[in-house]
Amino acid sequence: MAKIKPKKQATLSDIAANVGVAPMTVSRVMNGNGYVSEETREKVMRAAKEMKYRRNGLAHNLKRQRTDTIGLVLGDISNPYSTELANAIRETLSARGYNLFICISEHSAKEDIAAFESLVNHSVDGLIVATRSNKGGDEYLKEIVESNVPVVVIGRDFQHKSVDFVSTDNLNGGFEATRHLIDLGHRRIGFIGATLSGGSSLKRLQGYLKALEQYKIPVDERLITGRKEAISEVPGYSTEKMGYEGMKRLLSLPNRPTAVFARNDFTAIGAITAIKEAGLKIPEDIAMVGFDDIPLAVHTSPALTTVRQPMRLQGQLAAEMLLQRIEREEPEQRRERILNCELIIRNSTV
Amino acid sequence: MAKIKPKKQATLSDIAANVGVAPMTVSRVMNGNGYVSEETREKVMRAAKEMKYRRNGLAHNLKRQRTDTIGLVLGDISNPYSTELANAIRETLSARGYNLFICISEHSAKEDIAAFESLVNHSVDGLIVATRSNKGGDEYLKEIVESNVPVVVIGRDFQHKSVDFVSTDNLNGGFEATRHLIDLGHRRIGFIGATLSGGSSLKRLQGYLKALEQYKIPVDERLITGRKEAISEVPGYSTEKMGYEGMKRLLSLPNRPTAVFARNDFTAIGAITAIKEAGLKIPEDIAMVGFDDIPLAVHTSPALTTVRQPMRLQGQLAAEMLLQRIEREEPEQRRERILNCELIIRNSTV
DNA sequence: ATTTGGTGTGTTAACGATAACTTTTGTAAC
DNA sequence: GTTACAAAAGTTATCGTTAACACACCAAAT
Repeated sequence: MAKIKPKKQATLSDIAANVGVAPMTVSRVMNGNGYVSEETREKVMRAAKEMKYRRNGLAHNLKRQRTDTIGLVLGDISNPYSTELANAIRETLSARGYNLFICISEHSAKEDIAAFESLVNHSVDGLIVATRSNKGGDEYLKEIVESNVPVVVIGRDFQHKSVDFVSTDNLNGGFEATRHLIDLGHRRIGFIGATLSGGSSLKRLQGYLKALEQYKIPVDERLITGRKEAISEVPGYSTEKMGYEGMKRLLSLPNRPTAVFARNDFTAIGAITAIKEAGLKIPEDIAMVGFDDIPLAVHTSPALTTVRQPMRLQGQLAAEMLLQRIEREEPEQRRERILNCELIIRNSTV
Repeated sequence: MAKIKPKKQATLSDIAANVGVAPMTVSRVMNGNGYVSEETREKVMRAAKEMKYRRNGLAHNLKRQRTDTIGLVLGDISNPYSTELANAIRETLSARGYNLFICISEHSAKEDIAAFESLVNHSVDGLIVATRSNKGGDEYLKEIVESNVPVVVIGRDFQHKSVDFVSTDNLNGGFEATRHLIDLGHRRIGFIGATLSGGSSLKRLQGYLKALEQYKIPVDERLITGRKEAISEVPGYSTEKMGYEGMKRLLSLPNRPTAVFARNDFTAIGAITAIKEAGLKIPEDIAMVGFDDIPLAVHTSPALTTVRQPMRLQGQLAAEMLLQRIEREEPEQRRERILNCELIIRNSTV
């Protein structure tokens, strides 16, 4: 046996030279295809083990023209929503023989682009995007799509003829949540966490507005709190803090709301803290509805009324749609799947 | 201009053929180095844009012999601990020009191996591992390390001369948490969430035992709940559920504990739910201490006394140590960094 | 004795990009 | 008019792997 190279990875040729065969023969041994005599196989195996051989995936994938890898770009991974999504996607892909690489982008265009770029640079076979929409990121994503990388988006705006779309019915969820409060007799209903981005929270706000309109309750702008900045500048955010601060503002109003719908459960939890700090009772003084039904919603006190969205199902569908795009020949039409969500009534409203 | 190819990615050669120059010239234009006339540059740029050219990262990285990408393998991403870690790592790497790919492995050897393999196959420049230790996974990890991939582990067992190690002082944290309860006069103190894996929770249990010993309090096995299965079979777990069920068991004891130390905050939150369900008061009937100081710890009712560990710092250090290994020539000794943690006293104990 | 066909192995060329080298062209200096 | 040298290209070889083909060799079948 020749000396083992000091630092570098051993290659097929290294082993071939060592054993005294052609690199192709080593390749055959490693991949277990083609004819190789038992004697040669053993010699090669031994040398490979000794030299700590490990196939170079870049070269392998370059030759194969595929990587069996999917990229997922997530925004806020602190949110159990993202977590469940990621797990469902991973499980679905894993069952079909694909790996999943996750990149985080805390909602800035720059980070979105960096994430897209690094995944595409590694030649992922497809991309699932679940960040909030923003101008720069979307432009870059469009380029990627048009250079023929299969893409599916989850719960965010992105109109493109060859990009599939999975989401929950945030509009109707927001509507149901608000209607629930109206049915309970509330007329001054606040909304916490409005943003201008074209994502799910906008839809939830629209559902809120729709419910008010349908029940002829005038909209009071002061009851709607949130962030008004331009989409592209939105930094990493803490929705819990947003809920806390939003609620503070609502509580300081001369005529404070008797009920509040928060854009998501974290926001609601922050709001609950503010309400308790003010010495008020939930739901007697202020009723509270969240969105998502994160695992902790049942543990807050009082347990949180919220809108449950099928997180796992969204991930699963997105993964399946992406694989279909990857594995099918025919270019398809854009597909949209908008899933129903469900109002879960707990003690924060009744 | 020639016709645009129907589905495939355009390559340098495609553009070269289209414009009527050599591939190398196109490469020069794309990378902005070497001499290219303004005229040619423009023609090439135009063609590239039209053909939606995108550099093949596999080929590029194969040639470069590096990817500027680091892989992170996480266990439970539902835990804010992992989240913070990931964010800190990403920020540190990003500042140094590296990308981060995250793989999830819900604590099974099979998934660990799959994650390691897919990252190494993509030739990441280094690997940060923050999963729980398990036999199969560790063996595979050893192979990877010995084939010269730089690796750093966080908060988990893995002894290897060329693998750096970052963790918090879980032993002392467990000790302090328990001592706090002892100082408050408690003598029957439960522990929820023991596991046999060589990770952080074992150390926390040891800290608990050490405190009992030091204060001459006899250990009552019945007060220690957890999972006894073999390490390699541990499935995806819900620590919250573990806390709930563990607490139920403790409550059913003839002589129930007056205080409980939970392996982490999620477990503590589950335990709190069980305590409340039993109609008992915290901390009057049962005092509760958690570990991690997740953002929600301050929002539980009562707010949770817990041991804060510097999550961001751990991530940052791990990333820096890894980059040093990658960028330095000299092979170094194994380095260990064990960070202090801090007891945060809130209302669940006093 | 020759065909057939499986077995074992080597050779070549590609995957896409690019470093290093070579060639050609233009043009300013002597 | 020749030299000199920068500018603008082209050519070759390589990163590590592998598909496709070529070529031995040997046993069984004709």
